[in-house]
Amino acid sequence: MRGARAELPAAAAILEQPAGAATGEPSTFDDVSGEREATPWADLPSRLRARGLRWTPQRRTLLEVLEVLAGTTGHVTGVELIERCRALDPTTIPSTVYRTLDVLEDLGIVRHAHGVDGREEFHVLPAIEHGHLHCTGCQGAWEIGPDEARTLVAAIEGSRGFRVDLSHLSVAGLCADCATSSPEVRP
Amino acid sequence: MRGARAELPAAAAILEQPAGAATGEPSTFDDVSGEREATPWADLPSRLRARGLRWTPQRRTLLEVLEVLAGTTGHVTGVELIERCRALDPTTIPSTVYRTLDVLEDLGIVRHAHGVDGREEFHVLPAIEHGHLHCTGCQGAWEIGPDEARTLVAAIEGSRGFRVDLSHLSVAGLCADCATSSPEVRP
DNA sequence: GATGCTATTGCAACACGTTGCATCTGACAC
DNA sequence: GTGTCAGATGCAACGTGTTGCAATAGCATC
Repeated sequence: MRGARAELPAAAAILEQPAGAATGEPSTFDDVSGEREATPWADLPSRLRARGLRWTPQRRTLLEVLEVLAGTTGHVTGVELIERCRALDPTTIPSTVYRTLDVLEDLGIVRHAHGVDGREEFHVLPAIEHGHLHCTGCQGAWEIGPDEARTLVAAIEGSRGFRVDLSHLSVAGLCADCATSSPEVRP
Repeated sequence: MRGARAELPAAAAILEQPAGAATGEPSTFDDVSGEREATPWADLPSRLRARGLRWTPQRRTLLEVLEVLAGTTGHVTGVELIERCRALDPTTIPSTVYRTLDVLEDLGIVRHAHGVDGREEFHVLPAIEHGHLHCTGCQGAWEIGPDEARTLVAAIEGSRGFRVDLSHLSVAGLCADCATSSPEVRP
């Protein structure tokens, strides 16, 4: 009932990041020159300070992990994030990671949803806001693209003015293949 | 961030069920005369035995709780179910309840979904299959009725043949009232 | 009613995530 | 450079749910 664990294709890559990333020196994340506006976290340290929050080594570690993930699927569970942080800093504490994720969500750097199994899934921004489809047959997962999302959101918003948080949407069911091979699973 | 705990309006009522419900005698659930087809669990003992499964006191306790809930909202968390079972039988063990719920889900007696906070929510059947809307502002919850559901399901099924499991669908967002009072929460 | 098989239970340990609290430290003021 | 203080960390305990395993007990059979 569990066990459909996504592989970690970039796991090794984390340890091969540009030199200096894991040292105590200021990393590229401290670069607030304005030339790195391509990433939403380029000016994160100053954004934190502007809110009276702080830029700590633990937060830098998590941000480095998230930067790598933004280049891949952009979807990870809390446990995966902790493991990846531990690869960079073995002293990483789970509660610190989860608390930092809360802060980053406030800042719009990440969003979280709950997968079909109830576990948290984090999405690294920037990405088009999207929901997810999870097949309970083959454990596959797909994104709900903008077109489908529009119809879906309109269906709910139109009738009662409910504003859907698309990034938190996980739809369970059977994909076309699984539905075909077991046509009467849910009569 | 948590704490929007639904009250348990029927908690006391559980202990006031019809006489015989909590005794060791065969309850109404053992009645397979065919005259109680109104409830899907009237013949549960024999349905279990037909599958090589067993009818135990622990399962009877849970079924009695579910029978009460079917008359109310039909939505409960795992913890609430355990508490209600303990009201009938203080020796109730959580793992037994969860395992029994798995069995009952296989039999179609209950369905489960995950709320916006990731916790499990169980729905007692029979009920029209429906999804849920959760407002992250006021913590309110509403059901997605058949009309909305049809449009929504069609939006997903139409484009790629994905068969939506509506009863597992929880949509987070802001209700009309909350959306109005905080118009720019998610720009 | 007695017997045997095996589904089920109770328990303990585990997994993921949250929370309370004492301690530490980033960052601002001087 | 030093002092100050609120935000952040580390740790332990907790909450909800799952899993492995030995012991128990339904229930089919005789």
